Amino acid sequence: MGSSSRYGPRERMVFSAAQLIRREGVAATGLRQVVAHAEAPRGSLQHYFPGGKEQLVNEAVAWAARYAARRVERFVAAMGGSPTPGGLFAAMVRQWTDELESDGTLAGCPVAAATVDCASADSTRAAVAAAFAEWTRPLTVALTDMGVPEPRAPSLATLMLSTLEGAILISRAENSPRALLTAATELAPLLDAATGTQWASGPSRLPPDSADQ
Amino acid sequence: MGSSSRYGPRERMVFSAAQLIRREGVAATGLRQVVAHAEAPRGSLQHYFPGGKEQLVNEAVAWAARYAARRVERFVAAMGGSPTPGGLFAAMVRQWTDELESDGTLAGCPVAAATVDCASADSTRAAVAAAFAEWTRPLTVALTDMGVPEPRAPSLATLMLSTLEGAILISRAENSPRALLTAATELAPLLDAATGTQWASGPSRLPPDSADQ
DNA sequence: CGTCCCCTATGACGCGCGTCATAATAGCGG
DNA sequence: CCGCTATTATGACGCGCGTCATAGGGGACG
Repeated sequence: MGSSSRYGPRERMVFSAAQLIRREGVAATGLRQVVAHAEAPRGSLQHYFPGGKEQLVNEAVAWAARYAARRVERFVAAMGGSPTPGGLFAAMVRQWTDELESDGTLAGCPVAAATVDCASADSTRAAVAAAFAEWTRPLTVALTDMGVPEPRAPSLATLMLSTLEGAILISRAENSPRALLTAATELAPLLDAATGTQWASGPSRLPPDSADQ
Repeated sequence: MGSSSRYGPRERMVFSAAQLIRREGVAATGLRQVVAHAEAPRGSLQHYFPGGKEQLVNEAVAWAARYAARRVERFVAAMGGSPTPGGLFAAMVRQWTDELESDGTLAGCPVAAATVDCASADSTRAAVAAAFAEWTRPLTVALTDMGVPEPRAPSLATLMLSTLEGAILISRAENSPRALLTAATELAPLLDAATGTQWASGPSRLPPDSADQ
């Protein structure tokens, strides 16, 4: 489509790899399949990714990390006036529940897929670790800006990521937003309670009616 | 281990499948490899698992779920005197940090691996969903027994599982217990705060007007 | 002793994979 | 127009996979 004009074959292949990996896993994603999905010439694989599949996977993971990090920054920017940690987490969760609702199914996170399928490949494991670090960075910054004390912010960022990844997994298995919604509902108070003394307790403006079960 | 005398080939294959799957993923685990690891006769595969690899994977997932559920019950029983939700979660986390410390590496959860690799196979997705349900059940019971109000217990159980699964993933990627320890540290207070006292207005839903795109 | 039936053995089949070798083509500065 | 490099085309190779077909053993029981 239009993407083939804006982006070169190389980028399209990385993008397609990430998409296919998150749907089917790394091992189940063939290189020929990536080429087809990207509408890229097969010869370009060898040319742009002399490191073979491993290189392509690593770059797909890195791409996903950049995407996720930017997404976090955009969430924060879009929250405007009075951003809260719980609100940020809810926005992150909503990205996934929205996908489930519109697509009828939930594809996973490519970083998680690479972790599960390639944990024994050192280079990919390193790429995945770097991805989580890159994803955590803007989260930590955002939490700090929202008033979370310095030593606590990185921990909460990691907690947010852990809970999100796990909830994605469970929601995917159940083909239901339940786990994601529950995660957001239950974690938000804790996150908001960690901000400075100002608006410590009391999600005042949030609508009622819990989402679980 | 003298497992080959205590258990029959069938059980050994299911057990081995779970072990290999959690290390390498479903797709990367070959049936011949399972047979070798289980020291089982190859012909038994066809005989005991006429449904092929899919059946074996599903049974491995079910086996893992039973194991995890029993483990939770044992944790609760072993906590004796004054069990707390945070303590239970810490015990669950410790199971994984211990493995990382003793083995030097962290294999994943077979249920998570099956989710990532087989989400498009309906029967396996169902098996995985059932696994999470079976895992959640004793957790919910334990939380209720510890004084978590009825409506909240299932939600917290799901939150615990989500956070645990995600933290396993990140710890595996980083080859470090950091994420697991952080999850335990940060989540325990929230879990313990839920005993006895009911939240005044109940947990709140996702905020309106969020920040996506 | 024969005869089931459960279990096991073994080899082949077809497929798709990742990778490589080898060219053909295109675009562009000289 | 000439080369040179970047890019693409194409086909083959070997491998391991999941699956199947077919047959061999080996107790239990009549």
